[in-house]
Amino acid sequence: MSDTTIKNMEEFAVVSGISRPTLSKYFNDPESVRQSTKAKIEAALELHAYRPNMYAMNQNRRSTRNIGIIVPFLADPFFAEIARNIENLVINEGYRPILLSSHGDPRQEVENLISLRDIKPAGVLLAPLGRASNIAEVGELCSEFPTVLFDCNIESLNHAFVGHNNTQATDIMVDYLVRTGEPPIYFEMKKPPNPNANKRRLSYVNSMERHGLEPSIFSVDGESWNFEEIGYSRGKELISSKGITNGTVLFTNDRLAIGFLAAAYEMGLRVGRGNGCALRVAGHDNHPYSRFTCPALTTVSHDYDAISRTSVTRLFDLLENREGGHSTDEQLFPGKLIMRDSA
Amino acid sequence: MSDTTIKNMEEFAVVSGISRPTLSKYFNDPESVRQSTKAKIEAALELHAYRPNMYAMNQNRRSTRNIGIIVPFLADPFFAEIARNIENLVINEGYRPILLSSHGDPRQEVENLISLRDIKPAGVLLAPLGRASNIAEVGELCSEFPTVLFDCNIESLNHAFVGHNNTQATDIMVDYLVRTGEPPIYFEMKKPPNPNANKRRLSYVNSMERHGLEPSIFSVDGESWNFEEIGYSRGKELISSKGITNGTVLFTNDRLAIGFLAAAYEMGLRVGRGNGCALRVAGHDNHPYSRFTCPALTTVSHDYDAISRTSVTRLFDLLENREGGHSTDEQLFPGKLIMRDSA
DNA sequence: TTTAAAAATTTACGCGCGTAAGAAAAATAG
DNA sequence: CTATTTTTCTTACGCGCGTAAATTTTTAAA
Repeated sequence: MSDTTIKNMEEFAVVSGISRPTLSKYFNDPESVRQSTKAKIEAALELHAYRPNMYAMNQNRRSTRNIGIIVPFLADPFFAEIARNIENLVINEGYRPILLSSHGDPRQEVENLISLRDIKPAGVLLAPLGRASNIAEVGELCSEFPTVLFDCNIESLNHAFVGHNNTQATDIMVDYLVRTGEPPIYFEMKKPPNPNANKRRLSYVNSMERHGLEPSIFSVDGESWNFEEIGYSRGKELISSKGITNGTVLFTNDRLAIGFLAAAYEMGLRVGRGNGCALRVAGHDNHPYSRFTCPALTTVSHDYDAISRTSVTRLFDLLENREGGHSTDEQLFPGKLIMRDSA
Repeated sequence: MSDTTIKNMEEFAVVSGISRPTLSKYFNDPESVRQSTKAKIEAALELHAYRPNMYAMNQNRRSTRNIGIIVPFLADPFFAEIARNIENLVINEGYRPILLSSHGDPRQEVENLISLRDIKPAGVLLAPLGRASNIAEVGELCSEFPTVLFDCNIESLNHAFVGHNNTQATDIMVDYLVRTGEPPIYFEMKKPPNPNANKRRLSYVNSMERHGLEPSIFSVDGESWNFEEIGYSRGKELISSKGITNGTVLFTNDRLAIGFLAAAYEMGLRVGRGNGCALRVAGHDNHPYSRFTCPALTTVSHDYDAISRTSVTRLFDLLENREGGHSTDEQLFPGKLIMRDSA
């Protein structure tokens, strides 16, 4: 590392002996220049530590190398994990991920949608809030930038989507529960923030009817993203007032189930499928914490890896204009039953 | 919204009837122009939806309005919550937060430190990984940009820091545990990623000795950030091979305790302070999920609000004030005992 | 109303880099 | 070795906005 400070590409051109336009080409794509000049440039970089000014670069470029990533709720480890996967994949493609969280707030989501335009993203990966999303704003974003929706579709937009097969996943869970014990009643939020919940409820009903069983749904109040708290407090009510102390309860998602398990434990209700357990509990999502509940939570896992990988792949297909006609396809990956001790 | 598309500030100057330099001033600080012109500009904005090009803006500015935020592990809800708080505070100051996670990986942290320079942040809020951090790189960042460290200090840098008083917090927990039952043994990782753990161990030892009691420490292997997994698997060993089936266990942090509680439950060990409970368990951090463990986890809470608020305040003091002399102070906030059912 | 202060306008330059076009140089093919 | 292709160099302009200086207009003070 030399003592001279390189202020701009012009100066770096002098010390490296390479003309500025060629340097510009190199920084745009190191493979686009001859091997020998690439070597010369990189040798000079070792000595003089220079990085092109990002703002000047992106000002006049056809396309930046920024990828916007918006998730509905980053404090949910579920989304944190997905975001991490996607970030890594984006970096490996040589792009810069810009991660934004809507923190469960529709106004924040609109804010994110707007402020994303400032960075002129080459592409966007968007997991919408769902029911509370501003569909018009999301639609505008989709038409303005190459965008792939994931996790939660907005079907009226008929846009490229990659996600979890909620119907199939709920189905295998109901099948499993019916096959191995008491048929499940269904625990959900009356107004779930996420429309995936609707698919899951519908699938529960269909699946039960296919088994010739009567669906039974317990819909609780609560609109926030504090699912554990809702599962806990409404769960206590379910246990005490409704007297649910045996049978099987299937939850819309793991976080509700986690809250419920805390309630059940506190009320001395033994959950599980072993001897002396009256109540079985199952979730959905294979939440990172579902392994560590008491008892460990039986659930259905998303194919996290396929979903994040495919989302990124499809976005880069869009970017490179090889969208093979299936750009508005909805692409679903099947869930996988995760059997643990709770059901 | 008109049909004419405004491409740049020049065009917006024409349609708004305000000169471009004045517009520039307005977008830099809306309050810096006369009320009447502010009103005119905002009326024009209603009609013509224009936003200045971010890259052109930041290219020539003395300082951008970007604030870099780096956390060690965003998939940990603990950091996700703090990041959310800080993001909101930064936005309220009219700045743009850029959130980066090191994903528990020191190389990623260095990557973040480097790529942060690209955005020329006005200031940085950094929660280092800890033991694995590249001190030299962090130090360079600190000297290059106004920076406030939080959560985890790197003392050799002697830099502005805001965090949790681990010593005091551990102390009140040990006091409480000693006062109300069996004195605690201490469960920790042999090589904790975070140096706060060292402070906590030291405080445990001192506190025990002050009570005239023999400290007893159980140090387990494991270097990753999968604390729950470590608490679970090493916890099983602790219970079976060491025969810890009664007494009190104090954990370095809640996530280890969460894993341990799962192990205890699985092995039929009843945890709590009620009748028929042999083993008490306590954590540290007041992790968002500690309310929902079985039983609910007794722990020590950080003063989340004060820490995030003070971190941001001190950063903006640095930015505007030219530091009030106390720029290298270490500022600690006391922990608060959270009594729940586990101890 | 006169006068001083504050704010907006005009003019003009520069930031660091993208990018285009033609000339020159280097690598490859024949 | 010459002819052709590929790559680099030189030159030049523009992006959208920050910012400075001098001038004019507006507002507030006397």
